[in-house]
Amino acid sequence: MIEDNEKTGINDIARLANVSKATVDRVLYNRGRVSDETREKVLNICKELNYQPNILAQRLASDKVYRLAVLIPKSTPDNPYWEYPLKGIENAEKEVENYGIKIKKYFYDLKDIRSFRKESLQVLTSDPDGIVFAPEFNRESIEFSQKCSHKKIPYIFIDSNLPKQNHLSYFGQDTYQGGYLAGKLLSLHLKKHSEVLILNFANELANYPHFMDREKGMRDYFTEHNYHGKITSLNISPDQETELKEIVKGKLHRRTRGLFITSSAHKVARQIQKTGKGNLMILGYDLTTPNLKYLKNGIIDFLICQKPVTQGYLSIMALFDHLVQKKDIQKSNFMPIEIIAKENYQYYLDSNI
Amino acid sequence: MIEDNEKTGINDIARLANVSKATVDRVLYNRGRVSDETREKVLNICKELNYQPNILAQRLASDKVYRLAVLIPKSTPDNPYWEYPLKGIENAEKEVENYGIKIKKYFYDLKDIRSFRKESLQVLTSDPDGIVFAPEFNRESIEFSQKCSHKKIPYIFIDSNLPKQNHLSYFGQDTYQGGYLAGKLLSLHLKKHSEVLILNFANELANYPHFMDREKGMRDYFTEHNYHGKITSLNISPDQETELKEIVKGKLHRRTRGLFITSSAHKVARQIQKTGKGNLMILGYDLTTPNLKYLKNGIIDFLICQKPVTQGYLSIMALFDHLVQKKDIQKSNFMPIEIIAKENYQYYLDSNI
DNA sequence: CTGAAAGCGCTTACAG
DNA sequence: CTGAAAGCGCTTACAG
Repeated sequence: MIEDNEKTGINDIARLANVSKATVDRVLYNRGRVSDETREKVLNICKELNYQPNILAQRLASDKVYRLAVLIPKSTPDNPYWEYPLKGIENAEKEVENYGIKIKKYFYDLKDIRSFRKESLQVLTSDPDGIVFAPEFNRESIEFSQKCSHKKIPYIFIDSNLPKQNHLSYFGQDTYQGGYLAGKLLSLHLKKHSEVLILNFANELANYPHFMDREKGMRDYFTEHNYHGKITSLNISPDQETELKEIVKGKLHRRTRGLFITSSAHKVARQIQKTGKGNLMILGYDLTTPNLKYLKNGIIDFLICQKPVTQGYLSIMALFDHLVQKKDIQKSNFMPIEIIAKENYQYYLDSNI
Repeated sequence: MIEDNEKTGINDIARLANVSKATVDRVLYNRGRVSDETREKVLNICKELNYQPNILAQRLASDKVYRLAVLIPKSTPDNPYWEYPLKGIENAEKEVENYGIKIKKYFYDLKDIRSFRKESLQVLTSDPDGIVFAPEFNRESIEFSQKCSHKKIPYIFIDSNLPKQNHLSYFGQDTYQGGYLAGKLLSLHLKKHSEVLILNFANELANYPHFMDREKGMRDYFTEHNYHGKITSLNISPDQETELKEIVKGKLHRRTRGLFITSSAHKVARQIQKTGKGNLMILGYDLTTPNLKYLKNGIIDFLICQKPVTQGYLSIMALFDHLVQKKDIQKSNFMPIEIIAKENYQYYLDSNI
């Protein structure tokens, strides 16, 4: 192995192959017409010298602009979760804008399937070079995926996965395993005959499969660890939310020591705070601003969190790597399942979330 | 706000200021002699148009190479921890090598202070443009820091902090808070009169302050939460390690329900596995390969982990941002304190660790 | 104190 | 099928 004295560039290749730079370029990127003979020769020399194009020079010289589209739910005061992936996307945007990447964002309403139809159509007609999208509405998302495939636009799923599609990659959570881990945490606090209440907010229909996976994860944990206490599930629909207080109170018994909310927990926490939490351990999801308040004051014991900012960031970077750097992208990318408590939330507040 | 139709470049500035590109360059980077008048003019125009240099072009045109030095402990089979920061450093290296960054690594032995002296001298004589180093030996590290300051070489602390130095930045853990969090986890398992055993391995003298901070964190947690069970500390020195089994056995009582090892737990876990762990909750540090084995088989309940790979990665990127991009660097960067269990370790095994 | 020119390693019309 | 030349947005001697 010789010291790589001065990296080999396209000029070296051209000289050694007795051709011009333009020809080397044509061979390398399959543009234009080159004789098989020169083709061979150039490729061999590239391989021999382990030629790696200088990506800086490449991007500088090329006037090609890559246009990416992002299609995700809009964040709401009620559920600010989607702020975080968006933040990650914007962080990535800053990093790649010098490389000729332009990103256009489209937002849909989780409670309104028509908004998804409308926005996804917009995306399609804008004809982008790559797409990051959250496939929360199952049937419509599959349709959309297939249209993307058909137009040969690479697309990446974020937050939710549709396993049988032809997506480039998935960045998100393992919902089942998150619930399973929540089971472990809860089990530390339970006694032999304690009861557990699992609460699902059914108002965001699109998210419902997530909630079910989480519940199943927790129930499986208990089953596998021979826990025989009573476990109750409660599905709260939108029109019941105003009566949350009565509903929850009615379901919490003397023996209930565990409360698992399969999504954002702050609404419940607010009610519990009024009545006092007693011996209850409360688990919820996602380190959003409203949840944080109740984590800080001790009503919520743990939040499970799956790096929403990182999901957004990595999705964009994956498209960048794929389109610009021609790198191979890993298809499945599960985020770490983070356990956040009053004692460690401080270090999850910045861009690391 | 006008659409930023075609980013403004140095050519636009030059034209508008009625000077040459070279002069703009001189103004921007304080090289050479420029009249105050033109200086003013150029700066104003830059500000007005919000000129942002194209870093790609900058790096491509410049033949300046930045040489960085890394000085960290070498990883050992006994304690492979330092593999992980090194991995992060190498990840960063790949990302910045196209930008003319060269990294040279120096390793010292945590059990041999002379090796630190020797290697740090090497670093200094190589006269790098920036340094990342782990200041594990207190006195020697302060000396070294001061020499760096004197030579005007920016340096970044990784893993440990020396608060009063003139370092550019710190990337690492909050050891105290990690112990505090471990206290919370343990408390979920303790009963009123349970006992807790805290184990410190004193064989790596350089790490001892870390261990003490962790112990203090845990003890403070218990104090603040009115826990009155007995807490015992045990410091094990190198020559006692072979008798680990007897020592630990002698200290574990019927009432002991918590065992906190302030560093790598696998050696203890191996002994406990032989005798059976009973009702013990065992907490240790760092998701290293030997620890993982005992996390998987249930001997270790939780590992506290502070993103060693990320520490290494971000340290290098910070020097890059500082030297090449002239960005401001945040001085204190604490990593998230991660709680890792059998149920979520899977997603911490790749580069995210 | 200032500018013209060459060059960094590529891509991209254009001409043949 | 192939090459010469211009250009991407900067930096860097060199000359004055």
